[in-house]
Amino acid sequence: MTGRTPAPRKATRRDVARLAGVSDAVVSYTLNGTAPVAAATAERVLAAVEQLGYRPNQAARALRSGSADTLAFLVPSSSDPVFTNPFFGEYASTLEAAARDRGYALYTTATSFRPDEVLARFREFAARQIDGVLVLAGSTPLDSAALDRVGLPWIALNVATGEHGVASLGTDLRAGAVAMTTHLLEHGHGSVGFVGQDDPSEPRYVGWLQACTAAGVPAGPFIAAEVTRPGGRDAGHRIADERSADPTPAPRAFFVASDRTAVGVLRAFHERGVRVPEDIAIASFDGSSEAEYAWPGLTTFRQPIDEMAQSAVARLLATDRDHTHELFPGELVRRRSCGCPDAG
Amino acid sequence: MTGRTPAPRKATRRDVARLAGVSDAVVSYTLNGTAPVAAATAERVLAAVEQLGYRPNQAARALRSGSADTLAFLVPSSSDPVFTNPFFGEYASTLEAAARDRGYALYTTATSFRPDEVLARFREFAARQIDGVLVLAGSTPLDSAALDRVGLPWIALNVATGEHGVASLGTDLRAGAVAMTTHLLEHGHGSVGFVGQDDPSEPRYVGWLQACTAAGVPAGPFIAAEVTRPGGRDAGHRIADERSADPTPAPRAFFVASDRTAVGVLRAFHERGVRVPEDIAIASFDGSSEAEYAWPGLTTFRQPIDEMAQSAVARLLATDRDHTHELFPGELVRRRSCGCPDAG
DNA sequence: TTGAAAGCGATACCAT
DNA sequence: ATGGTATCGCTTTCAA
Repeated sequence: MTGRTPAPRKATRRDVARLAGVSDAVVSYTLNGTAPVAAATAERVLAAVEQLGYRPNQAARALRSGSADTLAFLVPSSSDPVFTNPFFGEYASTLEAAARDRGYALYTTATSFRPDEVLARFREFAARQIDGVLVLAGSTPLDSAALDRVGLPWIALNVATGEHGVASLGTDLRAGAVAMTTHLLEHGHGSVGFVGQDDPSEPRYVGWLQACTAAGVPAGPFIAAEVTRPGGRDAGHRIADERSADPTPAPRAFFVASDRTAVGVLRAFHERGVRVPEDIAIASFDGSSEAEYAWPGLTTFRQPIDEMAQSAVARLLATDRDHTHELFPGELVRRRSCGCPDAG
Repeated sequence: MTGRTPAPRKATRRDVARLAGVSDAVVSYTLNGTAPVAAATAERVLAAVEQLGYRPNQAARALRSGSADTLAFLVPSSSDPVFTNPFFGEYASTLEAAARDRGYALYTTATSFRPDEVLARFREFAARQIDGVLVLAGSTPLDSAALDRVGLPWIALNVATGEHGVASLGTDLRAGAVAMTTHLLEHGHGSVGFVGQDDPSEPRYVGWLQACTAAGVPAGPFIAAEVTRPGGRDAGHRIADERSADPTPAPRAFFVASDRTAVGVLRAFHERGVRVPEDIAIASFDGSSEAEYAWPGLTTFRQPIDEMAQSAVARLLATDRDHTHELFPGELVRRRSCGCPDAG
């Protein structure tokens, strides 16, 4: 009879106090440990709480204390065409655990990342006595000054390049790109191309270039692509078509900016009969489960989501908050797509 | 300077009232439309609100009214080994929009689906004046009686078979299984196997059997598998190994219980050199994006997530709540894995 | 160690 | 149309 029977009138602190034969304050003291309570009294209070099934009203508590003991996790709505984060679930689950350990609830809520909407959500959070916001950054930059003005502590996750005065963290994309490009070069390729965003200042682009230069090889073709599955597929088609126009195509290698993009590239290659890694070797970025179950398995750069999530909560809740950018190292995961023979 | 400068003391209704030269009540009337207000007065109030950047304190509002104007969306934590829902994001985003349209915020929060933990979360929601709970059901059954006792309206999403007296909804899995199995049979296969949970009462199992019986063909092999990517991979290996033990293997077809499972099956087939659909044809279930970018593209049964999410919010918030199970039809999506020649 | 009572900010009833 | 005020449930001085 879901919800059909109205719940019995909820017990309040007052009911507990009466039943235990003490004043309202003592109930508070007992439950929150804010003042010493005689053992016998405490016992009676606890018994009354138990008997009445009393749960403190969080709205009242929040009103009084100014804190809802709640953190908000703001993520890009999946209808945001530009960006959806494959780690979403993994982040949420670690953040939730970390928050809970510190006595906070975590509420996840999605939004388009239009600056005015993000700001509106921050205001809403403030009105709800939320204690801090974890922002899963998308591709859209945040108006940090405006957000700061709301007065809520916040920290940005998944950030590539720090901004002065804003607390943020993210994987060292540049170092990752160097690692992946270098790995492909070590397979003996004379050059390595890059499939990714058309932005020469993007860290993965930079890292790719650095690795090529360091190895003394020409930076193979750069293929501009939206960092999504369809974007990757489109890029893959372009690569495959150019290849088939070449009468004597040589083996090639590409570093692809994300697993999702690489899944699209792979799809395009399958459609065109390009073999991976024999004709074209691939390495990608993220270390999501899509990379594991793709065919062939994608060699990728695993982002340390758990560590980042832990740190995000810790930093958000720290009394002496720092407003710096924290960079995390990642880890190369070998699979078949790059040409590693034994790998999955 | 993120969060470094403490926000200016937040304006309260009282400040607004003073600035506008009216009483507290009039501010309330103006903002909520709960009583008629002279146009000129309203204008002054609104101006004061604007000037002070006033936002009603939601904790106070919730305390007073008993409602936080908030819905909770409870999802299985991704660490829950048994179940993670591929539609999670899509559900969340439609639910959020639907809730917002009706003036409610939606907070998503993950939990293991151990009965005591779900109950604890419900209690927490009640304590926070949450107005209703949307539960994304996992494989674990819910203790509906215990949840009802909390006194919060709730509805279960993603439910296969309704339970008496509980509000729920889900895709018609049986009908979907019939559609997919029949589709495979129409490709001329003499029999169709099933990869899925070892539970003869499960609707997809039932539908598969029904379709086979209706077509007068023997129900091909049943391969028990956990409905996950690794489970599918394992099942795929068993199928492939048995096939290679057969000196004259015939083409076969399998209906697979979910896209994720099918991705695992596909992976195993790739590893063993089994061609899809030439050697073995596949159709799966869900219609998630994994099915679209798999290779070959998976023919699948699309669940109408948007419609279900819309209905869930509407039913949860309806004044005359019904406690029935609502079944939604889905839709066959043709791709290459079943043998459809032209399809993606 | 315990109790009385003042608020936290908003709503709505009752007057005017 | 507008104002005064009790009230929601809890925390926290301050006194006893």
